[in-house]
Amino acid sequence: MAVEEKVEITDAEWEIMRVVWTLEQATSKEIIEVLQEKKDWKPATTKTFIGRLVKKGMLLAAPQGNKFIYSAGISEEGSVKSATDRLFGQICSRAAGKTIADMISKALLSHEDIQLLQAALDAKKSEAVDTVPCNCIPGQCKCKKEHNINCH
Amino acid sequence: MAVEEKVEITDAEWEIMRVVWTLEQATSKEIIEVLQEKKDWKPATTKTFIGRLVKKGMLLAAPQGNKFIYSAGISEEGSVKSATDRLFGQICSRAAGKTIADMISKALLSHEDIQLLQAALDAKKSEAVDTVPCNCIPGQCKCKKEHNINCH
DNA sequence: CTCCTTCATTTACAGTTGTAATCGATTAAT
DNA sequence: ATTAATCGATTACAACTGTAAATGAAGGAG
Repeated sequence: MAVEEKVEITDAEWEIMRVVWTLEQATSKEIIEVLQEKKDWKPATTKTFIGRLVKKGMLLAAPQGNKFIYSAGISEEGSVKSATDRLFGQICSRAAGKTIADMISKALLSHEDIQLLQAALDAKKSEAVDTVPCNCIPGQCKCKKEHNINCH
Repeated sequence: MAVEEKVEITDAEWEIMRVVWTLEQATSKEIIEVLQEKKDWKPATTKTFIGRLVKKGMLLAAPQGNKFIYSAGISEEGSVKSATDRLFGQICSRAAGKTIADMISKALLSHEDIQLLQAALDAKKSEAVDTVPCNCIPGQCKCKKEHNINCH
C-alpha cells in the first residue's frame, strides 16, 4: 500500500481539497465557483491556494489543452487520519475518551456509522485499562488533576 | 456557565498549556524544565511561548515577589472542544463516523471511557440517518464519490 | 488580424508560528 | 558592595498562511 505521506493541510487548503475529492476532477473555474459561494473567496484567492497545493503535490494538474484538470494527489482517507493524529497529539491522552464521546454526541451518524462505531467499541472492551496515564509531562506523573489521583 | 471563548491554540502552545493544566500552578522555571526534557526546547523558546500565551489571556500570571506564578486562563475542557470542532469543520461530514471509529480503535481507553462511549453511542442509535449528506460543496450535491450515490 | 477574456504565474503584504538570542532589572552569593 | 545567576521583556527572523492584485500568455470573438 502507498505510504501515506505526512502532509500538513491548512484550513484554507482543506476547502480546496474537499472540492476536488468530491468532484474527483475539476477545473480551476469549478473550484473557484464553489468556493466563491461557500467561502466568499475572490477568484485570485482560490487560485493562490490551488497553486500552493500543486507545488506541494497535494493537487495534480493534468494539462488539458491550455488549461489544467486538477485531481487529488493525496487521499482523503489519509489526510483525515493525519488530521486526527495531530489532534490526539495535541490533547492529553487522558482526555481522549471523553473527547471521542463528545464527538459521537455531536456528529450526525448513519446506521452504518453506528455499526462501525459499535464494532470498534466492542473490540476495545477487552483491552480497556483502569487508568489511562497522562502524557503531558514526561517521567514520574506530577498530575494535580483530581481525576489523576491514580496516575502514577 | 462561562462562555467558552473561541481560542486558537497552536501546537507549541498546547505543550505549555498542558503542563500548566497538569500542574495547575507553575513557575516559568518548572515549565521550562518540563519542555526542555519533553520537547528539547531552549529556555528562551519556552519563555517566548509563555509570553505570547499571557498576552492572549490563555495563561494568567500572578505576581509572586518579582516572579510570576502561571495558571491557566482557559479550560482544558473548552480547548479540547474547540480543537475537535475545528477538526470536524475541516473534514467532510460524511467522514465523521469512520473517523471516530478509527479514533476508538487507536485510543487507549479506560473502563470508564468505554462506558461513556457506549452511552453516547446508545443515545445516537435512535437518531441515526440513512445517509449523511456531504457538506463539501453547497447546494445540490455534486458528489462523484461512490459512497455518495445516495447523497442528494 | 486585433481585442477581449481566461487561465496560470508572479508579486504583495501583513499576521502567525517556531525558534531563539539579547537586554535590562533584580536577587542571591561572595 | 561587586559579581553572578534569574527571570521577564524586547528584538530577530525565516517560513507559513490568508488574502488578493497584477501580469503574461494564449485562445476565442469579431
